[in-house]
Amino acid sequence: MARIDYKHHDKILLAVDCIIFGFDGSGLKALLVKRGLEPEMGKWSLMGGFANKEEGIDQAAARILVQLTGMDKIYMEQLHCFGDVDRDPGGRVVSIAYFALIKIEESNGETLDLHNAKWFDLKKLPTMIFDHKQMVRLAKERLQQKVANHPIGFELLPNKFTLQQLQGLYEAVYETSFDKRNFTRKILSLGILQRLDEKEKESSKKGAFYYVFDKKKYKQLESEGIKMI
Amino acid sequence: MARIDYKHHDKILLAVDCIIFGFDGSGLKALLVKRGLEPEMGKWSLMGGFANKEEGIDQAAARILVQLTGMDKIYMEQLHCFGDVDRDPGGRVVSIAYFALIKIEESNGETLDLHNAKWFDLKKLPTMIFDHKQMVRLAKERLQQKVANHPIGFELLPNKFTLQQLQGLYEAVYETSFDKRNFTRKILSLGILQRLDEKEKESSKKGAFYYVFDKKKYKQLESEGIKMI
DNA sequence: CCAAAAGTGTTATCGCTACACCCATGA
DNA sequence: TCATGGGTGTAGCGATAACACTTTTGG
Repeated sequence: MARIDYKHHDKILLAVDCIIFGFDGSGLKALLVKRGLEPEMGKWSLMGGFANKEEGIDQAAARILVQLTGMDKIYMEQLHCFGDVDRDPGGRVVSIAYFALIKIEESNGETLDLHNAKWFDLKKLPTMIFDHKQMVRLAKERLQQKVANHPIGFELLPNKFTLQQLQGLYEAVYETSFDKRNFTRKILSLGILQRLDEKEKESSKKGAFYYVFDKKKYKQLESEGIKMI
Repeated sequence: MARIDYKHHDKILLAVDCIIFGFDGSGLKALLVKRGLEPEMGKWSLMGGFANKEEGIDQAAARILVQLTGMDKIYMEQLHCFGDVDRDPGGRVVSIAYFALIKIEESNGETLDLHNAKWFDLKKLPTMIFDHKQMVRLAKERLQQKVANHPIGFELLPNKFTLQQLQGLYEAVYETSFDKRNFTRKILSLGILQRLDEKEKESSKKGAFYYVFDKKKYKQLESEGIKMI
């Protein structure tokens, strides 16, 4: 490599796109927005934006997420960087995709409306711009992998939840179904759930106990590489 | 989002850095180069370069890899995008890290020398520039995950190899040791190795059979999500 | 009393782990 | 013949998967 400095190299537009997952009890959802700029204005798109020179890319992603949801402290991680030359017909833009997990029932409907955002079932996604469909597919795969070994499923549920809700979430993520007895035994045996005295009485007469995720107990076990499912 | 176009946004330098792994029978190695430009000229660094406007980022990574090794058709995948504002004191550079697996004995020593490149045992890495140490650490973690479920370990071995070489590789990747009988049984039961009639006679009098990875058989099994180890 | 969801145990199978001896050969 | 690494089988254990009935209670 020659002794050149940085000045002679190309600078490129850097975007961030967020795959925002939610769970409403029935299926896994992704939050999409109607794109507000050309090209492809008016089509469905992931929430995104450009990264500024003065901020780190993780900060850029966090900024964009706050913009759309108004929510702070959202679980988020980088997914992949998409950099094909022609991925965006509007110019040479390299996009870094992040995926985020939010508690759908805590999201603010008005803020979402402001951005023309809408939840879509992952199995019924509309046509999306650019390579966004590929991003969602990859994000779903990553979520499946991650959820098997890390307690991030709870990010998609209310703070207190029933075992059936938790099972429903895992079933939605994996698009399969589990035996109730085996699931219950396994998840409780991890020792990271705390049962409350309170019951959820909406969906049954008997009522189902609420549980909360016990982050402290989890931290103690974390080092050993806990297996969730 | 307002109806703006792309022109008003920041453009940023985009770099690619490659974590190149090799295995020489004793330990897992990474290929590092002496940096040829300021800042930090002369220090150890991952092989890297800037992405051009006219090429995709995967192509940029492939180009840089060929530059250093002279080798084509190398296994490579994107690792992570590093974009902290201050990661490079020479300017605002976002770097996309790739990791690659090469057959160390097929590498061309002269080409490596041209670039001041040297293999380092992963346990004895020198001080490296910027966030390159973090990149290597992450790459190693990813390699461990990946190797458990995908047949990419073979990329680090000669085309024909003995079972002991293969076991040595897995032991190096996981920094542990396996029981020879259990390892042999498991790896052979996958049905993706083909035994040759030829024996390796260097390291023992009896001689050990050579095996080759049977890519066709693997492809047949791939859909079901084979578990390597 | 009945409908509807909650909660709970046992058994068979499979995969993993631990463990030790004989084989083939060149020197 | 002997030293060296190559090659092989078995038994115990723990995890997983399959499977159905009883409990609670509001209407």
